[in-house]
Order: sequence, then C-alpha cells, then structure tokens
Amino acid sequence: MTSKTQPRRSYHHGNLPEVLLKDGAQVLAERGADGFSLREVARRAGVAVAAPSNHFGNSQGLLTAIAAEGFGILAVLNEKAVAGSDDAREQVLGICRAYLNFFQTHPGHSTVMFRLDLLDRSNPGLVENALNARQILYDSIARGARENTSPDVINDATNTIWATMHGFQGLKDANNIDPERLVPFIVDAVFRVLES
Amino acid sequence: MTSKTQPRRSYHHGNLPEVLLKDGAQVLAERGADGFSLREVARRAGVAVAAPSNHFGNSQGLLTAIAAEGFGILAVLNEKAVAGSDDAREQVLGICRAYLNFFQTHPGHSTVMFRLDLLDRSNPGLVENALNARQILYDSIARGARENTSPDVINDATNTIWATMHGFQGLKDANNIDPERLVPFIVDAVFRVLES
DNA sequence: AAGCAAATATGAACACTGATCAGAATAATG
DNA sequence: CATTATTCTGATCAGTGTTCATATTTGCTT
Repeated sequence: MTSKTQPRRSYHHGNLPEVLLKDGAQVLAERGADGFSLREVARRAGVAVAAPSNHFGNSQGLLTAIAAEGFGILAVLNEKAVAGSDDAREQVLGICRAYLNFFQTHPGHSTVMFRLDLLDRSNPGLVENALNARQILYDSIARGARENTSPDVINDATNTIWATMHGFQGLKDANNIDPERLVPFIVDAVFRVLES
Repeated sequence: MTSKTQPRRSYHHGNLPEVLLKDGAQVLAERGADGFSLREVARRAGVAVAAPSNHFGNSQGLLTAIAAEGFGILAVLNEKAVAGSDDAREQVLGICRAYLNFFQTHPGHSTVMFRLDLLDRSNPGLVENALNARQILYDSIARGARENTSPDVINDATNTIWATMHGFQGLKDANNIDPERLVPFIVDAVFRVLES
C-alpha cells in the first residue's frame, strides 16, 4: 500500500525527493516529531530504507528540508496577508492569523519548523526561507511604527511576535491557551509601544 | 563509572527515584529531549535497564516527573521574585527574569517542561505544579491592572507572557533573539494594556 | 551509437533504543 | 518467624538510524 497510485515503477523512482517531503510531513502530522521515523517514510514511499540518504543525507536532512519548505509556504501566506490591507496594524494581524492558519493546514511542517534542536541550522535554504518569512513581518511592523522609532525597537517588536507565534505552536494543545483570542491582545500591546 | 560515590550498594538501591530524576535531567541537559535515553539514565544510575519502570512506569513517566519537579522549582523562584518588590510591574519583570535564570540553571528540566507532546498531561503532580507557577504570574499581573479590568484580560496578559516565555525557551539558540532584551519590551507592552 | 561515469536504489549489517516478563533478592508486615 | 509486597536483574522482542558493498539506471562524452 504505497502512496503511489501508478501500477508499477522502475528501479529509479523519478521524483523521490518530492514524495519523501510529502510523506515525511504526513508522518510528522500523524506521530509528531518524537514519533517520526525515517524508515516509516521510506515504507510509505515504497522504497528501500537507505534510499532517502541519496537525497537528504540523514534524518536531520529530511526534517530540515521539510522545515525549509514550511517557511517557504509561510512566506507566501504572509505576503498574501499583507496584500490584503493597507493598514499596518491590519497587516500584522493578518500575518498572525496566517501563522495560526498555517499551523492548522500544515501540522507536519509546523511540528519541526521551530524545533531548532532537530534541524541543520546551517542549511542555506532553511536560513533563507526563515529570514524571508520574518522580513515580511518586520516590514509591516516598521510601517506601523512612528517615523523616529529606532530599528532596535522594531526588531524587538518583531522578535516578540515571532517568539509568541512559536509559543502558540508549541502550546497549541494546552488547555487554557486560545491563540485566536490572544493574537489581537498581543498585537494591540505591541502597537501601543510602536505608536508611543 | 556510576554516579554514586559510595563504594558499594546492596541489591536495593535505596533512593533510586531521586537519582533517576537527577541523572535524567543531566542526560536531558547534555543530549536534549531528542537524544534522551532511558537506558543511558539507568546506566548512569548503575542499575538495570528495567529498574526505572518500578518507579516511573515508562520513559514518558520519568520525563513527566522531571517536568513536574521543574515547575515546582520554578514556582519557588517566582515566589522569591515576587517577594523582592511591592510594585506589580517590577514583580512581573522579576518573574520573567526568574524564568530566564531558571532556563540557564536548569537546562535539563527546561528542555521538557513545555514539551507537551512528551509528557503525561494528566499527571496530577505536573498539572498542580504548572498551575501553581502560573498562578503567581497571574496574581502579580492582576495586582498591576486597573481595578475594573476584566479577568479575561488578565488571563490574556498572563497567557501572552506565559507563551512568550515558552517561546524564549524554544528559541534560546536562535541567532537574533535576546530574551534579556525582549523581556522589558514585552512587559512594557502588556502593562500599557493593563493600565489603559 | 557505444561506452563510461555519475546518480540512484537495494538489501544486509551493526549498534542502538523502549518495553515487557519471569524470576531472584530484599524489605515490610502480621 | 512466615508470608506478602516491593524492588532489581537478565533476557527477549520489535523497532530505529546509519553505513556499506552491490545492482540498476540515467545521461554525458566521445
């Protein structure tokens, strides 16, 4: 019961990297980062245990690639959120909601994107995509700040929201925490500083 | 090369639970939650592989006990921080600094305390200690809010700071994030809402 | 078109891991 | 002192990531 619907495949898979990314994210979504298994991914792809190593090196390599893909998707969603309004405050709200939406629609990716201990943080694609996604948030925040606001403060605001979003992802199963409710609160609080 | 300094020990260990908690936290600090191994903990305690199961059931049980112990320690530190000042704002700042301090002095505990996926969230000791630590933060925030502030807002403020602290722990190795610098920012932002 | 090098996939091996079980050693209880 | 409960041992089982020699296929070069 492989994930391929084609009747047969030749010795060479053809697009194994893509399939591994897809099945990997699926395993992450089903079993979490802790229950992740490279062998299970290979099994679903209908391929030998050692096959993934040709494309991603080791388990960390695949997880890193999934995380990088996740940040790429998130960046696109953030762009779309920004395009939805001209008001900086609304843009930041939109980005935060895009985060929450992404967490739900891409649970597998979300599971590893902020797990620095599992990733190869020197991976260029990961770094680029993560910085890219963050930059969109930074720009909207900068647009909402007073003109003489120092870059340091804008950075603080960006990092605060960034860290909070990460906190929401990690605590998404916690009892008392409702991110949908907290997003307006935190954005309001940050903007009070930015506009002061 | 067990962790015991005593020359010999009888068949029964005597205080194995305590030693397992200590060695477990040490393994977590050295290898992270991902590299954690129950066998390694047993090895350091100088005891058979199956011994821990008598006291903590399975691996999750030991991790849960370590997390519960961590929240207990954190609660004490929070109490101490609150006692250091009469000003609510200073108290909350003190609690946040206590968090950061705790993350550094107890890296093993910190590693699992917010990893809900690894813990038995129905464990009474864990729930009690975690709620206890959170309550101290809640009380200081409530003290700093205007009298007619709704409990919902106080809850939002508490959860925001709680989630942010968790975010700091998860991102403590990230490049651009300096919790020491961000704590005053986030506390300032939250208090602007509380005092409005 | 032919041959050859590079890329990709296989299967087996190795050293780990967590969990479980019967049984042995000790401690606690009546 | 005898019996029961607790605690520890040693072995076993299924599962894991990584590595290696080997097999197959692709694609470039001549």
